[in-house]
Amino acid sequence: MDWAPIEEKWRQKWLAEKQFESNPDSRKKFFVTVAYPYPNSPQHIGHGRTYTLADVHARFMRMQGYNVLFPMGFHYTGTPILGMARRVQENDKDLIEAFRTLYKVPDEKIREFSDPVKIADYFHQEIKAGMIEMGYSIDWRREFTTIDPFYNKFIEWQFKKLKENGLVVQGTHPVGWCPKDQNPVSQHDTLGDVEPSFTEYTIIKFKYNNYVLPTATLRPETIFGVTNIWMNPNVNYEIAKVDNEEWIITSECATKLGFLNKKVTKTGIMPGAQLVGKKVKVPGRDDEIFILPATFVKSDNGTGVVMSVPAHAPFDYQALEDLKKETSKYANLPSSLSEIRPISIIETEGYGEIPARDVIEKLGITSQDSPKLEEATKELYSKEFYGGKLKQNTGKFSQKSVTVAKEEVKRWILDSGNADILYELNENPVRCRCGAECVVKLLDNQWFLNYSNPEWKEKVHSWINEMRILPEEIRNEFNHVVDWLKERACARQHGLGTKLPWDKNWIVESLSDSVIYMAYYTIVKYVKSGEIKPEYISDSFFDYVFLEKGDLQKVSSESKISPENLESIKKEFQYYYPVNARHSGRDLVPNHLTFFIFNHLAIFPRKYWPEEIVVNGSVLMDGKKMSKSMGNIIPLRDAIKIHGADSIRLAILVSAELLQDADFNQEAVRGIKNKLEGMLDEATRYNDTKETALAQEDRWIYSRLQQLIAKTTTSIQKMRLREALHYVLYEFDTDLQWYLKRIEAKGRKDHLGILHKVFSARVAMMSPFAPYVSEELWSRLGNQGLASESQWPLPDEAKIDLLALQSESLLSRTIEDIRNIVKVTKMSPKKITIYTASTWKVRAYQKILSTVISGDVNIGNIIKSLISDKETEEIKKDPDFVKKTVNDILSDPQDDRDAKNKIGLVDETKILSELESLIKTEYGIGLQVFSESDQNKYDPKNKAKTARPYKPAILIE
RNA sequence: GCGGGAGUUGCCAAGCCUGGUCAAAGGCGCAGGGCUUAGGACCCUGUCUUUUAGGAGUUCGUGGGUUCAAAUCCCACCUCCCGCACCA
Repeated sequence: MDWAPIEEKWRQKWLAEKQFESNPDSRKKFFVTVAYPYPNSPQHIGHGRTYTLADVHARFMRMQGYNVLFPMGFHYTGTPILGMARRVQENDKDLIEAFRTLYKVPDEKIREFSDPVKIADYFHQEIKAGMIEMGYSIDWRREFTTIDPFYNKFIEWQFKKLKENGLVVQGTHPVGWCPKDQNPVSQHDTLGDVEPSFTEYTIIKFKYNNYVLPTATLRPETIFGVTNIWMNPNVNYEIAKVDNEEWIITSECATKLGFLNKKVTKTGIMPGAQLVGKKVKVPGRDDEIFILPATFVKSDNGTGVVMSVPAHAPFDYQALEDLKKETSKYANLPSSLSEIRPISIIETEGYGEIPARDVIEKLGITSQDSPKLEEATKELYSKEFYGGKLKQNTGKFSQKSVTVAKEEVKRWILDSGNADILYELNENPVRCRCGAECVVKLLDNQWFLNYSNPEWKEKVHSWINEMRILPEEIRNEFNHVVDWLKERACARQHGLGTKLPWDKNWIVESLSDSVIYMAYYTIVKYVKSGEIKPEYISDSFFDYVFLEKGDLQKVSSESKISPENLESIKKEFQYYYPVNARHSGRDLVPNHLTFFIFNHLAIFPRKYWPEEIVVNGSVLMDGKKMSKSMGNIIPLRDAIKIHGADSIRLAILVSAELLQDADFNQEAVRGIKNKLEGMLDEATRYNDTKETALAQEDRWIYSRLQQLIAKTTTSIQKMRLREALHYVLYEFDTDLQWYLKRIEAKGRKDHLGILHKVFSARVAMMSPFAPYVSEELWSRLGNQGLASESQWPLPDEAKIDLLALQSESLLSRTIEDIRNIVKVTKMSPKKITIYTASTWKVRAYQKILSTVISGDVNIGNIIKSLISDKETEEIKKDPDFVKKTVNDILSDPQDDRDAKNKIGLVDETKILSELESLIKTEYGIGLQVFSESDQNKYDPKNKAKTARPYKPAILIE
């Protein structure tokens, strides 16, 4: 079936009605937003999830009578698009091929892609078209991009506010860096998508004459166990002036230091071999140690100078042992070499005096070139770090745990001026996409948002605990994010975006210019309509509109907006703010969503803080993660062409609850499509005829409908959309089937009006989920207006007929029992007789029921109280009845128990006579119903006595 | 390592907060039947084991515990997934 014409038809209708365009009016408002997309590729099915959830939310609230605003913008800010443009300039074959085949971008467009804005513009329109096709009920008059002049003004205002509040700070920060691009690199900027992670090393300065021999170490606390220095005799070291000291280091190290803001000037060469046998002074310790040769020292790692702690470092221990055995290999070795002993400074459970030796022996290592030394080092490091304690010979650090001492010793040497910090990439080499080898650079004068600020954190914590967060499980995660959040760089030197107002060399970073823009949606339409002219806008405008600060006349003349217009702009903001619900994928919890809260709290007064966050999981494709390499990314617009928008919406929503990953698979979509087609057929069968007197089954289906409406409404309110869909789409089918079975058995023809009502309510409830097909169904049913504009069905308590509900359930359960018996006995029934329980049992049942409802399930107690009552003393004859009845009651849902208690005594014999038509249809035979207490009953097998209330005895012959 | 989450009957996936509705929804798959020229469409029935009377038995990662009663509460363990920053 071709959905496109149907979708197009209703899309035009919606457009004509302008029903998604929201303006302030007297109704209550509902402002729902989603994180806007970054237009560097077309969107795929996975992107559709969050938007679809938000759209359902918007459509639901609209039907509930709210004035709903659901806007959309486009986030141009950022570096990836810039990187893509550069690769196009460089004629990158892979990327251009991806544009052509994967994204199906026309060639003439690709040629324009050397301009990053063209890339963003292209995918912007692509994504927008997809959103419209998906039926999202967005107010497109409020669309914008983050490089629009007015948006720039807005972000400038935001940053000045943050700065005024002391939340923007300046500092120095190490980053992965491409020396060629002069820009920080992150994972997606590198070849092979390697994360350019790095580790901080402590440099400890040993003195040799006037030279500094800097050793880089991860374990500064082991300074107390140093016995010698290692240098590679085969390496030519550089003598370099580093700031005001003469350092001896490898040339690689000199380069690295340059990026760490050291002034490095190379002044000479010093062969490693020449230093062997010389003595150096140990900082903080009043003695000297030898420089010894070791080939395991690599010139590209650290400084090329290594401090040796043989007691705790397996490499050092092994190298020392090796050297003692081959003294003849090197010249200038000190004669006292053989007297050098490891100095043990850490005690750790499970290791002896010299832990390094223990590990080496355990792993059977015999040479410093053994690859197992890495493993040995790792093991010992971890054991000592988590379990080790410093010994007496470490002075004031004695008895401290290694975890603590490491930091304290580092601090102590740094403070004495004998240490420094070096950053080293964990994986070497990391290459930028441009091909250059990356380094670690210390960026100074970098701007940060101070998310460490304790008062700010505290405020955010308390709001997180107050606001609505769905699903509830994720609330903890937010609180933890707030805890570990530190200063965050908020500006970078390249990319699209807004310049930092007080330092035009910097551009506001993309996760910082996207935190309060929801406020911008409320007023942006006035730029398009011409009331706001960005060039006249300054901070006073935003102060006035958002914070109600300043003088109307003054702001009006400054901004060249008439006072009346300015007032209505302000009113519009005040009408829509705060955000009532923000939807997003869970990947944004540790960044965007948390920043969103932080920044709102920093800038806006409490009444404008966001009320609710709804977080959803991602989408899998046939159970697998979507990825380019797997080739299982389906562009959303392609999918719409194949399956139709509604089927995709339903498939994504019905497969998983909020936080779970939703699996999009072909079978599920096919099933949904069939279902929808079936409904389209069905809709033409019913018409809105007059209602005749209602039979029991009619009252029953109406009761079930009220329950369905109530359940569905509650589920949507909790954003349990999967559950809601489930009720509307599937669970109610079971009821309809039963109803039709009853109608058919009775040969009725007057039920179409009833089904019309039921079906119409169902279609209305489907409308937020599957808007197109719902409109089509709505019109085929002959209903007036649009489904999406109809009122959300209200459950009518008065239409819930408890007796009808219990009666029908008794019928279906009895039929079920009969089927069971037939199945087990494999007989073909000739005659069926049913016996209902005698009066004393019914009375006993009522008593037991109310006892159980009151919470007492003790069989003994119940029997005692029943016996003591004349009405039920017959229980003595059948004590087993109590146990069985209690079980019957316990296996009823709570609601049914209450209902049965409420309706009291029922005439089962009368109810069960309704079975006759059903039995006739199913087995083609007759049915007799007797009461157990009927003297003249037909009961050849003596079955009647097993009857219980709501559990009649059955005889099949 | 730190933090978050998950393990359910062939697959996917509800249930767990608030214990009895749970042999455990639903979808998919599979089997039988109906409809049909035919069908990948639709409808009905079944789908842990067992049972010639609607019953019984054993199951919800593993092992304990609490309780009249545990998929659900508590403890320990095993396994898996995700995030950890200058990046949208």
